[in-house]
Amino acid sequence: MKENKTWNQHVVKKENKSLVLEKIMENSPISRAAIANLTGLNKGTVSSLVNELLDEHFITESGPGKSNGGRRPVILEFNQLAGYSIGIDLGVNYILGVLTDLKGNICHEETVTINELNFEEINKEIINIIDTLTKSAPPSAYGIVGIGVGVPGVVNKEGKILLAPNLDWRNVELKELLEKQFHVPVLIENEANAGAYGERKFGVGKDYNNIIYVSVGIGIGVGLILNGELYKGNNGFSGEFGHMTIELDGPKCRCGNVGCWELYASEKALLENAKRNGVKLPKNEAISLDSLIDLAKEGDAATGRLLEDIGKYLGVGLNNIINIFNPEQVIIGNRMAAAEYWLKEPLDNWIYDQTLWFSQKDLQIDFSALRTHSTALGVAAFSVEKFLTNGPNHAITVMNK
Amino acid sequence: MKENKTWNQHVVKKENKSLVLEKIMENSPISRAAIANLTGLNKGTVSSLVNELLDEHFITESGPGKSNGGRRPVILEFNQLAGYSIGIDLGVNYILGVLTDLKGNICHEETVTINELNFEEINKEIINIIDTLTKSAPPSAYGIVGIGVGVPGVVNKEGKILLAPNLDWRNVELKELLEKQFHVPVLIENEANAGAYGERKFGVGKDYNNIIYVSVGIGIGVGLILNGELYKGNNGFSGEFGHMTIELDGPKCRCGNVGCWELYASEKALLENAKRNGVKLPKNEAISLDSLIDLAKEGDAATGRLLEDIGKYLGVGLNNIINIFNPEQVIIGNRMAAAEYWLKEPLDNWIYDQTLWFSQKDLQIDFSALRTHSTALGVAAFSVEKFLTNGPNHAITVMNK
DNA sequence: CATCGTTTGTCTAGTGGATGAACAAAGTTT
DNA sequence: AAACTTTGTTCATCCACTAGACAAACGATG
Repeated sequence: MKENKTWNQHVVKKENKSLVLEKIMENSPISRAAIANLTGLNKGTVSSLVNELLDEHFITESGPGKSNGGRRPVILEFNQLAGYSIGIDLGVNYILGVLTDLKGNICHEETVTINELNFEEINKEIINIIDTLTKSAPPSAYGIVGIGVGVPGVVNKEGKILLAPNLDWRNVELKELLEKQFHVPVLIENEANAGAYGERKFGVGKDYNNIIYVSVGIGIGVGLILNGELYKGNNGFSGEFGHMTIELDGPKCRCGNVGCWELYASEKALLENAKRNGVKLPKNEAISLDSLIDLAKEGDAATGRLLEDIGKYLGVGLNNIINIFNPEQVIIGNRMAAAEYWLKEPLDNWIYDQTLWFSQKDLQIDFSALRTHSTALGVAAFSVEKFLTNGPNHAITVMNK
Repeated sequence: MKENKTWNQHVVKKENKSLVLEKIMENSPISRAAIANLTGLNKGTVSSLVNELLDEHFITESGPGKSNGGRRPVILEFNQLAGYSIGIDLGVNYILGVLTDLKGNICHEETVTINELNFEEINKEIINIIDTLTKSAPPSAYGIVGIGVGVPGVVNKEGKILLAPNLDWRNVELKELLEKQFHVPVLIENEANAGAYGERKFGVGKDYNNIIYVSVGIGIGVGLILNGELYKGNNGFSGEFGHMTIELDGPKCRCGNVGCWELYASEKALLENAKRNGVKLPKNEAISLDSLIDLAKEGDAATGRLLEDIGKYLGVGLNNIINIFNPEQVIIGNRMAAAEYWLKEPLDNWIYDQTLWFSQKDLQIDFSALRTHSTALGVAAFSVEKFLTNGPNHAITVMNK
């Protein structure tokens, strides 16, 4: 069965209403007249759509604005408090949960560090966090509009977690579990995809349409924004860049391949290199990303060089990606972004030396602005968008299909 | 300035008309009633749209069909002879030109081998070919609806050839030149992109929506079909996969990078390996792809092994691409596809051994069906599609913008 | 302060396209 | 021959957008 979008006036209205709401979100405070100008829609059309949006509590009137030589406009604002969204970032050794309003502002935040990778335990913790966040949400028109979860692994289009190697999970139906528990739409997404979306919406990626977001943690994941949209592969599990070969004669990887990027440029690689080099930490501290960064900060040159090596190898893989995608922007995110100071120069240098000239034109390389929050904010925003496009009057959407 | 698509009934009609035409193209012979069923549009709506399409000569009625228990349906067919399209494949040592009808059937074909890479000469040849093809087109309602040219290089979104290394061209405005000469819409596209489109439309890629087309000639180019659409990077020059690093300590490439894929798996690589190994051809024939394949066919094991090596290295690069994109299908095309017999096994083996299991699921690896014609057919089809969507009544499209 | 021009937002009549139902034409089945 | 089906057209109706009239609210000007 092919999807035939048959076009009729219902679709037109829904689409125009979305357009109006979008303009209000992007440009508020704004008047009806300004929206008409901006969209090209007729004043009357805008007026009627705006009134419907008011009835549905998606926007509010906030009194008269400044006159531009005539009658004073009525200012419209997006009602970001019409509902709340929950975003969960499921890391390998932590869970971060945020409650955001419809505009992505964080209202509450919960973090738990986890030791047991046991699914039962983690599931309990997740439910706990969601419970706490739900209770912390102020009363609103629509309540919790959705829950999003970012996981470090492969998720199919139906939201099933096929494989999360670092958690040792396979075929987990987290979505159904949470939906049964909380009775709101739940959405599961790969951690890197969510991070890419988060940075594009709220972080350094705001002004770009073709973004490569590289999530460098224990492993390496990549989220792709192509033509302004998140690209997922055939079955929803693209972005396994971590296992791209960058050295033909390299060591064997756990994945079966050889010379994988992840073996050279991830947090795991850094830790192993540090151990091999016999890095000594003060007070017998355990070797970790944070402790190594601290050591480098204190002036330990050898550790600095370890970090710089990571930067160079990041550049090697990035060079491939840039030549492939010719993106506008590359964002380095997740935990390793904290080492920006040591990574940036060797990374930039490698790319400057190796990348094709025409791919370097208009290429921006940035480090994450949201740091550890990109993923949680990203999945929360996913839920919001899903809610706003499908709408509370979901019946209509179904009817018109 | 952002593009605001404001939706009104004009758009609805245009979109529905396109939908109806599309269904006729895909499913002809077909009746009005069947279209209504297929699209979900009302019988009356279909009837009126079909009548307009008849007036515009895009379709024809071909008499009554077989009854299914009631009045006999009137059979509609796409009028593939309403106009003709010209596709030019500009290779490094040849020019291939085809004249196709609106359905992509080849009506005429012209090939010229070129020795001089001088732009003036090539330009003259191209104009000659187009002239010949134009004259060979039968009379029709719309005549030549467009000219497409596929070039082995980087083309920006405005159709300017920024760089064609193997032709030694830079910043060539071929599009304007041809448009002034022939007064029809001209469109310039990268050879690999066009090939990908050609294979998806007419070749082995018909049934897939996420395709990686690898054009292996003197260099390596790649065309990406993602979610059913051709993906081009930020400035329209993605797909420079040929310069993806697959060996960190590899030799230096002309592009400035090291260990580029192209140095291991292209036609050029094959020829150089053959020279280095001192391959001796009968009758002092010059070393070329064709002559090497002939030699291998005659049972020369050493030459066969050279070809198999190419297959393996193709696998190395493909492995990266597959892990990145998780495509449904990979197509090996262009001249090297002629060596399918020797390439297939080592290529398949490498991928079977190295690629992540979940990326191998539902992955199809094929060799081009159109062989040397993918690019020419692809660009010709581009022109047709542009013509059919913008329509002959281009004024309307402009009006509604 | 009165008048004029301007801006904002609402209202109404009109337009265009999709829809559903009625209907005629042309079949098949019983 | 009668009953039922399928096909394609016609027509009244619905619905969303548009244009333009209009009133309300405001600044500028004399």
